[in-house]
Amino acid sequence: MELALSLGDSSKPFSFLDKTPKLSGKDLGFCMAVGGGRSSRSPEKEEEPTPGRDGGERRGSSDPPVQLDLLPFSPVPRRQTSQLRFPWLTDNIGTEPGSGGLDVNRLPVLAGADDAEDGAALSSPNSAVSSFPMDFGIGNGSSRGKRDMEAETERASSRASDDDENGLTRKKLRLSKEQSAFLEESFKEHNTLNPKQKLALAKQLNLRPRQVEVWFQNRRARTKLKQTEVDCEYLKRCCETLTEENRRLQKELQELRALKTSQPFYMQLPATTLTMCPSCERVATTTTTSATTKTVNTGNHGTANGVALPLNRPKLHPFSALKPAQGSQTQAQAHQAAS
DNA sequence: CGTTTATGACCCCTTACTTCA
DNA sequence: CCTGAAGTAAGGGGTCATAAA
Repeated sequence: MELALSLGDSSKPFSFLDKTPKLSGKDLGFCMAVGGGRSSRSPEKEEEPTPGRDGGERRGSSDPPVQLDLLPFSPVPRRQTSQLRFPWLTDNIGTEPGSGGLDVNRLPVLAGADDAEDGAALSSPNSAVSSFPMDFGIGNGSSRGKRDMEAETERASSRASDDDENGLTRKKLRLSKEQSAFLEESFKEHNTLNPKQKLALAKQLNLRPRQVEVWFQNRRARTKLKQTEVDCEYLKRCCETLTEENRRLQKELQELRALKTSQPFYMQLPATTLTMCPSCERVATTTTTSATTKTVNTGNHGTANGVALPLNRPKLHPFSALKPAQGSQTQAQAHQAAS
């Protein structure tokens, strides 16, 4: 099951949008796709060492043509994080001294961090080591950042000691701003991670792979939530537009009915104004003889309430846009015109 | 070859904790 | 200092796809 709403650059599935200029693509420049299953997953995956269920070929093809940029709340501007190096983008992680990127050599790399999917072996979740905000070399290594990180380390340490006292306390740490920013940047690159990327990120950020995984899960959930909110807003506006359109059409219909009752003679349109091919039931706007066609008047054909039975009409008739009878026409001609 | 089982990845819901006004 | 709301890390259950038995 797929439901897609598109605006902006994509095709226009909703014709009413064309008729309602106030609801233009400029106003609502996004597309929405609601697909069954896991179609929302990112289609691109750099590499998949273990072809699992998240393999690219299994991903749905229903990614919205245009997605909202749901990253406005990125805690760190690109200018700052652009210096960071994503582990999967380079093989020589941390081998570029002075490059401004993450220098893993400076991190307290733990033994076994390479092959440890179960990062629990590395450190406890709240240990000062695992949550230690490392020096990313961001912003010229400002002293403020350093102070923040030191304070954060202090907090993490105190929390860890508190947790040590009470083993029942739920383990929870707060990622440092730098860690969050780096994760955010990597999320912009890939909103899903393959195991290799996850491990590399975990190693680089000195987090457990599980933490990276959870962060990405939660981040995707936040993105989805934001998207849902926007979708709801859009649908709400669509509903309002349709309601308004419906109201307008109802009013127009009332006016036409009033006009018809007040001027019954003039409302009698030629029977040949609208025709329908009996075989394909297409409506033809060209004129035909009444003997070979049937009118489009659906409800009250031939009755007093009907709209399309008459033989003549004045030039000032509201329906003057419709072509008057111009002689006879065969059914085949009518069909051709309708086609 | 079809079925069962194990595994991994993900989503969803929820909880517990932190931060802030 | 207290409190409620908001944000978020993490736990747990369920689903699905895949590989192996």
